[in-house]
Amino acid sequence: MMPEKVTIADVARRASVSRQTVSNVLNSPGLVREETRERVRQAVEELGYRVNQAARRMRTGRSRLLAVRIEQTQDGMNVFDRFLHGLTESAAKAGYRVILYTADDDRSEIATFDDLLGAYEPDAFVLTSTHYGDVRTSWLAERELAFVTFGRPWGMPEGGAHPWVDVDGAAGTATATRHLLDAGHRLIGFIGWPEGSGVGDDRRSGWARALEDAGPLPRTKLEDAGVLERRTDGSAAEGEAAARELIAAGATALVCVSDSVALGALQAGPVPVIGFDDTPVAAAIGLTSLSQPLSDAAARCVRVLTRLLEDDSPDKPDHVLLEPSLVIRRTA
Amino acid sequence: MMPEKVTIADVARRASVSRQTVSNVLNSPGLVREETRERVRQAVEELGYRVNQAARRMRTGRSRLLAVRIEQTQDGMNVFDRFLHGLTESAAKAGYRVILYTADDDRSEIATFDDLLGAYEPDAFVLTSTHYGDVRTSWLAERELAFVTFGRPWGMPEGGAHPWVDVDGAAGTATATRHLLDAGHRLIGFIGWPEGSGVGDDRRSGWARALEDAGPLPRTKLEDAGVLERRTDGSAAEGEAAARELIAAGATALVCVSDSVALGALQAGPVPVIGFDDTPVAAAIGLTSLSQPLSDAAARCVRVLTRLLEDDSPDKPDHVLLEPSLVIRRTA
DNA sequence: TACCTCTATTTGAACGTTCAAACCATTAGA
DNA sequence: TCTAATGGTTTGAACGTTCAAATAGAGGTA
Repeated sequence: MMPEKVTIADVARRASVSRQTVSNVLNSPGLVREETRERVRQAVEELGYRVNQAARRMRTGRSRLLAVRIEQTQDGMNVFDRFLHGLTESAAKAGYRVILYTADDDRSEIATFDDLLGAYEPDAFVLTSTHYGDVRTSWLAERELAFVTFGRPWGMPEGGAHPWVDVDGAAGTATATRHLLDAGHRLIGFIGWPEGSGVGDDRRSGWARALEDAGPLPRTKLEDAGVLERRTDGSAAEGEAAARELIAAGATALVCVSDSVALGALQAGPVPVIGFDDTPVAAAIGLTSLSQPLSDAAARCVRVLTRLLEDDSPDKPDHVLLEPSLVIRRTA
Repeated sequence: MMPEKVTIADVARRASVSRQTVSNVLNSPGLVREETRERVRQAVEELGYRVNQAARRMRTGRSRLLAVRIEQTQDGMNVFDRFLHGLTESAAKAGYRVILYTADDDRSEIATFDDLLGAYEPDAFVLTSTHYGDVRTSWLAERELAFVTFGRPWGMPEGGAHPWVDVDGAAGTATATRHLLDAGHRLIGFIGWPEGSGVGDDRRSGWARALEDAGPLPRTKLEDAGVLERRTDGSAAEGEAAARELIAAGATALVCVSDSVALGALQAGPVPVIGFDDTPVAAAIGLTSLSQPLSDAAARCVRVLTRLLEDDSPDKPDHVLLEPSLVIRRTA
């Protein structure tokens, strides 16, 4: 029993109206008389009609597809899959579907844009992992294609010219640092990533700000807070080494740029440690961590795009900054 | 500068041939004279032509889309995102794209099948998380729709009637158990899931088999190996409790059904522990674990589907069983 | 010469939808 | 009574592709 295809013409026949009237009921119900509308709706229901997106797309140029790159699982402790799940769910609610692609670097990603646009004409792209000198955004912007980035346009003139959604990393680490300050700690170390990564620098800045706000450090201990900071490649191994150094230097608590380095830091000794991203690892080992509101972020991405695609496009691009929340567990 | 659309007619004009000839060069090159073929190929190149999938689909009914459900991140320590990445990559190589959907249970997933088929007509579905009494497969099979499952059809008459790809969990736990036997252990415990989950029972059986093959247990210790087994809900907490009991009962090493319970088991004492799935957690904490060949599995799924869709369909459905590999780290 | 076969290419139609324009009543205004 | 405007509906065409059938040309055979 192959599922027989139901077309708009079948519905029209059933409801004794023309194709166009059915189309209107679906797309501009206001144009159709109440009574007719109801009759058509019933016919749609009875026949289980669903609009054929391929045909619609031919006529309108709209595919109702959002293209997203699926990330390489580098060290695997990433957070992207939760974002993607949220995105798929929110998109579906708005009548869109998510189509995936892979790419190794910006250049090949741009080539894939071209490919996808030719073949599937996605209505918009959702970009992740924004970074300094991101050429993807300018490529898309030049062609006036719709997109949002999950992540701020690091290094762009204030705010950036395109819509984005992001999580305020600095606010997160500031909260974490204050949490430790409240517990009586003053010499709070930070284990970060190499300078130059937008996300890393942002997370670092929250820690620095919170410490500054807490007033000068006790003179007797250390004259320079800078010594309470270490940069790592993000691995647990370097996290552990960094933690040992910081503890030796007098740190009594640690804020980390990621759960991965936090996990390493935990091996260095019984010092309070706070991670970032609230990955499964954090939950499993009881690591206090900062949780990104990922499904919320995904929903906002979809909203930004639907506004862009459907409503009269806003004069100013949407910029959404969400706050992470501290999930307190055993380690701090 | 909007990207101007290039249609098959543009290419035809450029190469001074008809639309159909261009189409033939792309789809049945054998029909076209060498010289013409080359001329058309060049025109395609120069204009950057890409076939419009919507138009093609209208005519052929083929969308070149594979639909996959994106899993809920339950405890988060799953492995699905790596599979999905591999699937996207392999699909792209074969000229397909992956389209995502979500669903909470089998019923709603079937409803989504219907939706997707009406709107996007995916050429095939890739199902994951197969289980006893899986109604999704029969729904698809009844309608003669193409699909593969990543996971065997548990509880179906030998082998199942539809194509599948899976990883041999029993072989994995057997390898793990032998690894511990080789290290001199005899009283090796198993921490599993509740009976009735296909995957869980399968993984358990490998452990049981390997122990059996090693000959009877030392009489003096325990008369019944059954005592060396515990079932849990899969959480780290229950894993830890189970491990304590097993160690108290004399176990000197533990094989676990998942990294999650293995992580718990590690807290119970300094006993060799082997997990399953080689999740990021395992890598981060140095847990020896069984690694599923996920990108290979994904590639096989794509191959099974392309055979089904493009070649003369095989008389017997493809069944592929892959071996996991033991990744040896600190814990065993 | 007439007829057939084979290869290479072209032509017309169709897939299912929506846009744009046309049509038809009905009501309102002069 | 005629014209104009309004609301509701229908009709024809078009999106870009491929299928099926048609055509043209070259070669072979009787």
